[in-house]
Amino acid sequence: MARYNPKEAEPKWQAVWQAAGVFRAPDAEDAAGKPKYYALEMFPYPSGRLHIGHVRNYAMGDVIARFKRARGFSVLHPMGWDAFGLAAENAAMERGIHPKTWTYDNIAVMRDQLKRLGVSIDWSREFATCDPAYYGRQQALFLELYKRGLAYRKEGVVNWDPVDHTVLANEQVVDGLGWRSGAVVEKRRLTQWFLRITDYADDLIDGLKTLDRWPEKVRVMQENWIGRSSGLRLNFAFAAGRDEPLSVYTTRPDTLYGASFVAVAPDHPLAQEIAAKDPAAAAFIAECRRGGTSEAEIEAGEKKGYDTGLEVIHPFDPNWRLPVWIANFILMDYGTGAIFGCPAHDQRDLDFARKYGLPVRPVVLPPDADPASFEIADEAYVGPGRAFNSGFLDGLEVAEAKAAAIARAEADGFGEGVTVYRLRDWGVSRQRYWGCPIPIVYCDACGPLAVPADQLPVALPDDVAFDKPGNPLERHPTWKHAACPQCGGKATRETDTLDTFVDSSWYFLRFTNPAAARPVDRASADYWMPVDQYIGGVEHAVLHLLYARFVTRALADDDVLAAREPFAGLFTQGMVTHESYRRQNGDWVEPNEVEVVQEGDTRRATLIETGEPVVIGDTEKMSKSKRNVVSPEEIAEAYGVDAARLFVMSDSPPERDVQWTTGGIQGAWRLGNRIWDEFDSQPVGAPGAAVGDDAKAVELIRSTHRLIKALTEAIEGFRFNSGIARIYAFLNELKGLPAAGASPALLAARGQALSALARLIAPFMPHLAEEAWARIGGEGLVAQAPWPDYDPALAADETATLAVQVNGKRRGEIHLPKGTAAAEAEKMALADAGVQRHLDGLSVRKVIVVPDRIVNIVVGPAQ
RNA sequence: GCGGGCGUGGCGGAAUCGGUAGACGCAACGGACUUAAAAUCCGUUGGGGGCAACCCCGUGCCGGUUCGACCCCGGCCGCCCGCACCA
Repeated sequence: MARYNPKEAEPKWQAVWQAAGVFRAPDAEDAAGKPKYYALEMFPYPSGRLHIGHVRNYAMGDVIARFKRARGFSVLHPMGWDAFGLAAENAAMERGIHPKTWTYDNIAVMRDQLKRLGVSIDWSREFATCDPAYYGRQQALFLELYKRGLAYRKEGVVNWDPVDHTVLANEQVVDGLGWRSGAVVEKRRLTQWFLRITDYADDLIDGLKTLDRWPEKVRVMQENWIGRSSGLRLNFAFAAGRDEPLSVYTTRPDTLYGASFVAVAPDHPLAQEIAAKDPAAAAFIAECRRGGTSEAEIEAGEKKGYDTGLEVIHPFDPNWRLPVWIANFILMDYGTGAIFGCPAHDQRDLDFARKYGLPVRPVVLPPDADPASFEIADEAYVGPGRAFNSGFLDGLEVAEAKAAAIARAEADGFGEGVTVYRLRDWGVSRQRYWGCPIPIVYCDACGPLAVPADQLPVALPDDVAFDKPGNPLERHPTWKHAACPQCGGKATRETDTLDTFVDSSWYFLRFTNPAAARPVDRASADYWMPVDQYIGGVEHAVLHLLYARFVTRALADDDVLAAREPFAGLFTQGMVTHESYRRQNGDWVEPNEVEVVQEGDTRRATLIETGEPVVIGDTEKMSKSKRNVVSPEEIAEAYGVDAARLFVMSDSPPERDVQWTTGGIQGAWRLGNRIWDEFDSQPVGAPGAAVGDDAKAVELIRSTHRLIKALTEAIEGFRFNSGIARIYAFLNELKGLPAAGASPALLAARGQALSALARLIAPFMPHLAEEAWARIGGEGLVAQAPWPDYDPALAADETATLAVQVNGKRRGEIHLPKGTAAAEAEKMALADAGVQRHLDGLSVRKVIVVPDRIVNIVVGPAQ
């Protein structure tokens, strides 16, 4: 018996697959009419090497792709590189390597690693976003959006990352820090390019309802991010001194009679104007700014305000005056940057009112409360109820009162019902070199102009220097000088490049026909889109996935393709984690330097070299700093890639984190060997041979059909771990069968079982599966073999095992043919010896029979 | 604070229609093979009691619905993730 040798088998079969072109997806025109399946994993950033997390991600996608191929779909499973980005420039600055060299070198390494994983990719469609052929088309798409007014330029306050020397989108600022650098983000005024994603706010929210194969969590996150609310925008006229009214936004117009002040954000133009003349106001605003975003959460939101001395008139009562404050808790970039405060029904307003002695006037009466005695203490009342103390609104429910207040505001001309979003337009300008140049030139005479189509791509120059921070394109001696496409005069190129999230917001469309002259070939996109199954990390729940949905919609509206949603199914897979270990002095040590032993219920670790005790730390995401990383190469070297692929999918549900353990990968390796042993050690009958009525053989056939059913359902339901468990169980069953001297019937059954088994393991362990398939003389490649069918009749059990309960406690079990009638089951159950013992001296009140499942005998004291 | 998810053996996890809780794997223990070890194979393994047949307890906690609840309902506790002064 020869042991399965992955080091020989893996390269061998990979070469065979490549030579046969088995993973080539057909062109759309050749495949038209055939059912298609587009399986896609989020393409990687070429950071240098593949990590175990990539292995899990691509192995999952590969299971789906191989499974669907076997099920007869024409499958598109492509791969590319999200290749622009800052790491390349940092490498250039730190090590003097050109970003292009660094990027393409990394791609070469990672491509090789991916190929060694045996992932069933159509490599003929590969591209990198830093290929001029790709980003040139992206420039064409950008100009299309520009022409339609969806890309525009505006001066505004932007998030500036002082470490990366670039602007960040709102989505890229996390807790006031840059998402990559972790630096405290500053506010700067700059002229920037924006994509008008807010035009699609409603559409993007409404579209979420159609995404029934997306995780609820991601849909909710996107909905919250877009943050739609409806309410009233209304104008407060000033009592004196100013002509222009103050515009505020509220979602609670029903509480207008509870207003006790009006407040504006420190950045509000009114506040700025006051500060110019009032040093105390200026000092207050400066204090608010110092607080800033980062400190806000530490301080847990203490309310501070400055009374401007101005007053506005209440819209429902000309004699009612409200003071105007500047308050630190008002945000300039939401609504109008100004509010009216109703302390009784808003907690922030209440805190503020209590601090500054402003009136608290309840105007919503909770159900069952007494209007004469209802008071607000430390907690604002935000629940349902009826308006009171509210003039014409009295007696109305909250929702009715809102509508009535809006109607009055509109009738009297001081306000209107509006919908407001948290979502801002997408700022896409980045002051970096290694990105897609924005294809615009600025002419002193003609203004900003699109670069003509025949001059695309606007290619990045190679001769750039990274000796100082900032954008090398800005400093380049010649690159930015261009002729004006309109007047031919001197013009200057835009030196900003596009946010790399633009690159990843349409790459899945390009895969459908990566050679097309136009950015997206309509027929190809219409055949393959939408992506049927997209797989990646949940960290992209809002950024990438929202941008991609927006861009797809924008292109669909421009008749570039039919699909409005890019990803029909989304799966967010968990991370690969590992225990971490620290020495007594606090230094992290690598897993392979540590020996862990189990002592009763506790585990202890020691450093192998010195025997010193080691502290077992948390199980967390693999990271270099914690030194809890295992490298895919070393694992593949020791166990083969099939074992590695199998393990990352076998130990936990795919959406959950999986904990990498030495024992676990060894278990996966053992499974491979046991499977091979079944194929290698014994003769098998031809799969077509008759099985007859040999009991063991029949039972094996039944088990095989049950296994096919279980695996089919497990893969379709993304329950890979459960599916793999069934393979283990099936193998245990095979092991239990007599090996030597088996009957011809059993040999025939084994032949059928192994033929199915080879095909069932193929998505998970494709190399071993080919070797096994060849061993039993399977036709062609298992990668091209059809998925086995199961016979539902055979997959179902012949006999049912029914538990028999007495008063809900299990007291015995009976075996009956499937479908045995309830009366018969009841008779059998009552006759069971174990059951009889528990009926002694009691009388049967009732018997519940669920056919093929359970019999429950309800008893009581003897009459 | 708001939203989403999750609590099952020593560990990862099964049980997705309300019907035998703990499949499968890991770890551990016992045994076979071996001069020995590794590898492999066989067996045991939720807790407690009993020589045994068996019995009792058990899915975070408290209560409810039901013949029957890990599953449904109400109320707590804990953990993870996302958003967070969004008017």
